[in-house]
Amino acid sequence: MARSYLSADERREQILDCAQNLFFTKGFEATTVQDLMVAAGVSKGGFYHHFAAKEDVLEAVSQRLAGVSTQLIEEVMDVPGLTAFERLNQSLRALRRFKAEHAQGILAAFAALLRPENMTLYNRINRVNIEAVLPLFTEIIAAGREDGSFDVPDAHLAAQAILALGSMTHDAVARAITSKGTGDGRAANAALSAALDWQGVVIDRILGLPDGSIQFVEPGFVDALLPVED
Amino acid sequence: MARSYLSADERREQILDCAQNLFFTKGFEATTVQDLMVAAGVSKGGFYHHFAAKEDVLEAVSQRLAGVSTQLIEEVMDVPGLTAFERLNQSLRALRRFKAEHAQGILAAFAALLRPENMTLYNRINRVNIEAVLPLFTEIIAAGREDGSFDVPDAHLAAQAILALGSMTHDAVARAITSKGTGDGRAANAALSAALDWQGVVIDRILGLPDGSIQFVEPGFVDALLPVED
DNA sequence: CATAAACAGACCGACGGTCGGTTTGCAAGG
DNA sequence: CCTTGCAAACCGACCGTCGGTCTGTTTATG
Repeated sequence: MARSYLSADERREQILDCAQNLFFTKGFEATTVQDLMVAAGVSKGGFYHHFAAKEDVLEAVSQRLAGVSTQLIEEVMDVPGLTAFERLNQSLRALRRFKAEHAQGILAAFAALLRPENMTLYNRINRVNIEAVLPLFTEIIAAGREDGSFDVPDAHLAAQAILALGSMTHDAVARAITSKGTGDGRAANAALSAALDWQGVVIDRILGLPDGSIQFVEPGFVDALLPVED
Repeated sequence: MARSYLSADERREQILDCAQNLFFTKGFEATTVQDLMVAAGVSKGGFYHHFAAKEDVLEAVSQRLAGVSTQLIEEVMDVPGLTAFERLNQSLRALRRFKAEHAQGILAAFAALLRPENMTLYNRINRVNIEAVLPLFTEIIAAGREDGSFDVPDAHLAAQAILALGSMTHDAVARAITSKGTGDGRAANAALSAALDWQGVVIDRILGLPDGSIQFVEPGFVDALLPVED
């Protein structure tokens, strides 16, 4: 068979691309090493030359995805002269804007991740993402704690609390996504909006800010991401 | 071979007992159906007569464990004439006391669950537990919302937020457990205590209560559960 | 004594992973 | 510019094991 020789980095990235697609489509367990080989156009030996185990591919995909979040936040960190509150708000906005700009991809990813057979994939991605974002959030909150704008005893613990809230809105997200096409899309969107607003309020309260300080979502965000067709 | 005939319920429970042990010891993926068969003293045919798939055993184990939590809370629900605040506090206390009373078993379980190869087991148990506890917490918070003692827009969302905090202290728990035997057990215990205190404060703030209202842990709880040997 | 539930165990396809061998790019020596 | 050597990239047959199936046997029960 005609071999195509790629550099290690290129091949690795290519396998990761295919893996990400397959994992999101079929789930991690349901995706066979054979599937990965075929999709990447590489043999079994070739595959195991780049990855020691199937599990390593999952880890690498998770890391790559987490890198997107960290990069967005780090850009905000590099802006000089911001208060901690502004930095936190802009970080959240950056994440939000990224989601809005890649709406269809994000939606497909969420729809796949929330399927029950994809729980391992979801949990792994979530865990790695939190690990990656935690130090950045800790840094922001530590600054706000020191200048007195955030009322928290420990920045690291506060960041953990805020990031733990991520799993709070999954029900609402799942319902909003699965309701597409059915009649109650509008109600599901409203419920999701309410859940996200509440998540913002919870962040406020954790940091000791008045309700509504943090702009976790702007009005119309959900409807823009998940348009309700009439 | 001499067969031992048990009723369906007995055999099921027995397999579940063995499975729980093995899952906590070796992890879910690492435990083979063969392991379960041998441990329960049943053949493959016998095993698959009671469970359609290995996955079903995991689900059943998770449900059984979640039942412990719900039962403890439901006992508090049955006490008449309590305010919502008292009911929430007593529910947390009941869960705490159960942990203290079964300290060694709980510790072993946590130590096992926090091992990286047991993430699927952990996530599954956690998910099922949250699903089981959520309606009870929602009911309590709804009562407190209506009598004005809790300042939350929606009881269900508030309950989700509080339950989502569970994953907030895992780092500290893991460190406290793994530090047993090493020199820094005292520091790890102190860190865990601080994390749990903070979790209590976060619950207060989510519900719009003054810091320190909810007694999430009493002083000395951690040291009682994880004694530091000198 | 018949019927169904409980159980046995040989068997299967597929999966993750290994291994000895082959092909390619590339740099150094003539 | 052409060998030649070598490591990295790649191949694909092969292996042990796993989850699950199926046919048949044994036991309880009415």
